[in-house]
Amino acid sequence: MTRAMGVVGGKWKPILIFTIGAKRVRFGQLAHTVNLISRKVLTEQLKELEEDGIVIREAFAELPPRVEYRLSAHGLGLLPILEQLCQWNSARPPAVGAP
Amino acid sequence: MTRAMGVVGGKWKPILIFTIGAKRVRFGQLAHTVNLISRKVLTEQLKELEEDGIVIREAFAELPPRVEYRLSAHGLGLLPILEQLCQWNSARPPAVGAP
DNA sequence: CTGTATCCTGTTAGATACTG
DNA sequence: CAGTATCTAACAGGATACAG
Repeated sequence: MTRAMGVVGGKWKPILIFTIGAKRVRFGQLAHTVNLISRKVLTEQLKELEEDGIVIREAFAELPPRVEYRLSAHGLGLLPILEQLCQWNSARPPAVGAP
Repeated sequence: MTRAMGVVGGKWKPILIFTIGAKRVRFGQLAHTVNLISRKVLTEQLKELEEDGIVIREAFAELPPRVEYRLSAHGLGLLPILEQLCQWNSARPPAVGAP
């Protein structure tokens, strides 16, 4: 459990997983879509997701360079769970101290 | 999404939610079952979970004092999702750099 | 028994500039 | 275009002692 949270628990990881979804997405697209993340952090999180077998990184030896990210089969299995988490959250009652 | 992760994303929150489950659990039971958490952090996390409407805190004016925690209806809705996350994690492939 | 109050540390992420 | 390097700030969490 703790480990599962570590895998998806970074500040940006769930957002990145959603953004990649079932598509192939380039580094620049991610940086643009998730426009508040710094490139340094984006690189770090993607590297961790790759090490955890969630995303697959594919680099093309072109000019200009192109790198595509996509979810692995294991990573795709996460999508419906995160969607449920989203739905659960949107149905949540207002916070106690909310204005 | 970011908000949902904030709600369940603490280091101990998912574990606490699981530990409470469908029961009423006393503070000391939680501290004992999750025996690596400090009381300070336990108090903090429970307070946040309470503010987010996940757990309900009930204090009894007895000696010695007794405080029971249980999941709200909203909190109970989280259990199956966390269970799925657990199952997903236990089916995960070995890490790339694993020994 | 159930917390608070301090103090301290490691981790995480953001800003900025530079590279192949 | 897709990163790295470096520095800094903020925060979460732990150790310990004390309180109602």
